[in-house]
Amino acid sequence: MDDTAGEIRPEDDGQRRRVRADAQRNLDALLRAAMAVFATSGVDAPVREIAEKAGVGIGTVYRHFPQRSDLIIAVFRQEVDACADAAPALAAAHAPGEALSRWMRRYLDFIAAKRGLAAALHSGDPAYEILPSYFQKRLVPALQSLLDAAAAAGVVRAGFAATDLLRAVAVLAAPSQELGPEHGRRMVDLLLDGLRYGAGPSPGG
Amino acid sequence: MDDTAGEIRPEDDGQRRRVRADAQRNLDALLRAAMAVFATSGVDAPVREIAEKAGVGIGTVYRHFPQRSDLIIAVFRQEVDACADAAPALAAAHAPGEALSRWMRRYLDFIAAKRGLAAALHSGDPAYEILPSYFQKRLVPALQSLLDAAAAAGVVRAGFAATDLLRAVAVLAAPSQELGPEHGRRMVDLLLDGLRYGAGPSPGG
DNA sequence: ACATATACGGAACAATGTTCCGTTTTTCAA
DNA sequence: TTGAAAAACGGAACATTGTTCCGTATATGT
Repeated sequence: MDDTAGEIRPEDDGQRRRVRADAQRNLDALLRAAMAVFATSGVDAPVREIAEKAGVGIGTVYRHFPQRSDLIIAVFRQEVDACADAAPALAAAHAPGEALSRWMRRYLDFIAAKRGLAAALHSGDPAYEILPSYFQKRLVPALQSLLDAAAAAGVVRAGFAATDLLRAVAVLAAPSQELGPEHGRRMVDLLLDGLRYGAGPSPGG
Repeated sequence: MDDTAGEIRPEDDGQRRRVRADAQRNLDALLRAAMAVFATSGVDAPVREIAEKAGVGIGTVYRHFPQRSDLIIAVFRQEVDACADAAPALAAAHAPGEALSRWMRRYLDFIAAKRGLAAALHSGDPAYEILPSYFQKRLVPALQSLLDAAAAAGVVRAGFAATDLLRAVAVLAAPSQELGPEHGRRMVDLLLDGLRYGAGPSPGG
């Protein structure tokens, strides 16, 4: 059993073994299950519940995500990516002004859904410290491109920082939990109107 | 409700036995210990740690606070009370405008310190649902009295709702965690300047 | 001083995050 | 195709922490 090296081992820096198919399958199942469970039971849902829903053992969960927070982070990043990727898609399908407001609505939904996660984010757990920077890294460019396009088209004024807009919406979404879902939408629309105000030659024509 | 006639038992509505001295002592010790532990380790600190710091057994903690959240709530209410009670004290010691801005600073400190608690508040646990109303019930009148006095003195404009101001500061305090403690202070000062703007005959003289 | 209500302390229980390791499955080369 | 090793799996076992229970200790009032 001592495998006395006949020839060195086939690892070196050449490509190692492929990722096992079952491992990949379980990883996908876990992410899907976690997303569903977090959405219904919140981010405090037991790991066992996610494992069961994914049809895998607990050990498998911890093989892929050494800590519970790693699973949360993975889901979060995935949803941030989805939101960011929506920007170019909307830009391709709509006029600049329409694309901008649709994306803002999309972003608002994301923020509202991530309510429970926000609590974890601010829990002080250092595991989550990387999330805000990822959030910014992905979403700021996404929004900025929409803003620039809208400004170039003359439907909003230029010079407004995407960062500030993202933060403002995130903050505004918080009270909308208690004040009804309409509140957040109205506030976002108001912000957009504010941007439109100083835009082209005149608001009315 | 008639609860049987006569005076069978010595309870009725006459005062029952005095609260035992040790019970009161332990209650006080627990509140003090909890406040200290929450401040250093956050609201997720283990109950055992608080019990130890207070010098009592775990059973005693649960006698006074049947659930962990009850202890958190008790500490929260106590600190809300302290903040609310600061209003009349400041009003007595300072001119209306000065009292107002000092209290706002005091309130900002309270909000900033209660960061971890805010996460628990929005965790969805129904145990905490009563806190926002208590918060409003105590702090809105406290701030309103300061606002009214300042408006009467002509140093701020009238008609601004205390509720909105409280909410705005609470929301503004959140980003100040990352942007440094100065940020929150500046934002509050800005809000107050906003109030002063439409106040008397003119800002400058 | 004594009887009793009250409160205390901590062992025991339950839920949940995490680790460990024997077993199973996949991959790769002969 | 076959066999061995690498990789992954599953879940029992462990650690931590909220909560319950109950025998013991103590304050209160007569």
